[in-house]
Amino acid sequence: MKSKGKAVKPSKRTWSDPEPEPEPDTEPGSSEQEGSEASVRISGSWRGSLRSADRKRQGGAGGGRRRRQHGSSTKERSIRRLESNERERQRMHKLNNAFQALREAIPHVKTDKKLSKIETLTLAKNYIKALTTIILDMSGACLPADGVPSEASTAKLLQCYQKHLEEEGEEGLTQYLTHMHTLSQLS
DNA sequence: TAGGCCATCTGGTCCT
DNA sequence: AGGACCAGATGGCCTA
Repeated sequence: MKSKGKAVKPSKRTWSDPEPEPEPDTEPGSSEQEGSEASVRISGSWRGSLRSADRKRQGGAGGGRRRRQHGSSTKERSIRRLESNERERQRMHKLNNAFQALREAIPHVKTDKKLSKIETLTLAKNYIKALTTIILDMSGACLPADGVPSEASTAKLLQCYQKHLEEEGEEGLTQYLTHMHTLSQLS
C-alpha cells in the first residue's frame, strides 16, 4: 500500500504491555494481536520513565502536573488510547492529503522523487511570493526588497483581488492569475 | 553505514 | 469530558 513500503511498526512496547500493573482480568494484548492493517496495529513506545524525567512543556505551568485520569480501569484507558491513536492517524492522513494537494498545486520540476514536506512548504512559499510580486507589479505597486508585503502593498493586493472577484468570480480570478503569469514570463 | 524522511504512538495542553 | 492539536520519541525504509 504505502508507496515506500512503510511497513507497520511491529516494534515498540505497547501501551497495554503487561508490565505496569497487575492486571486482574483481560488479556493485555488481545486487541493488538491481529491488526489487519497499520491502523489496527497497536504498538507504541512506552516511555513512561523517560518522559517523566524530561517532561515536555513542563515550562508551561508548573512542573508537577498531574496526569489526567480518564477511565479508571486499565482496560478503559487502553481503549481510549487506541481510539486516540486512530484519530491521530486519521488526522495525519488528512494532513498528508493536504500536502499532496499542495504538491500538485505548485509548479515544480518534475522528478521521480516526490517533494518532501519541507520542500513542498518552501516551494509553496516561494510560489506565493512570486505570484504576489507579479500581481503587485501589474497593478502598479511593488513588493519591498525583503519580500514581505508592506501594509500598502497588501492593501493593493487585496483591492485587486476583490475587484476581480467581483467582476469575474473565482474562475475569472484564476484565469487572471494565469494570464498575469504568462505576461510576466513573456516580458 | 549514516542521514534524511516518514508513520506511528504517546501524553500534555487547548478548545468546544 | 472528550476531541483536536502539538511535539517528542522511536524505529523502518531508502539513498548516497
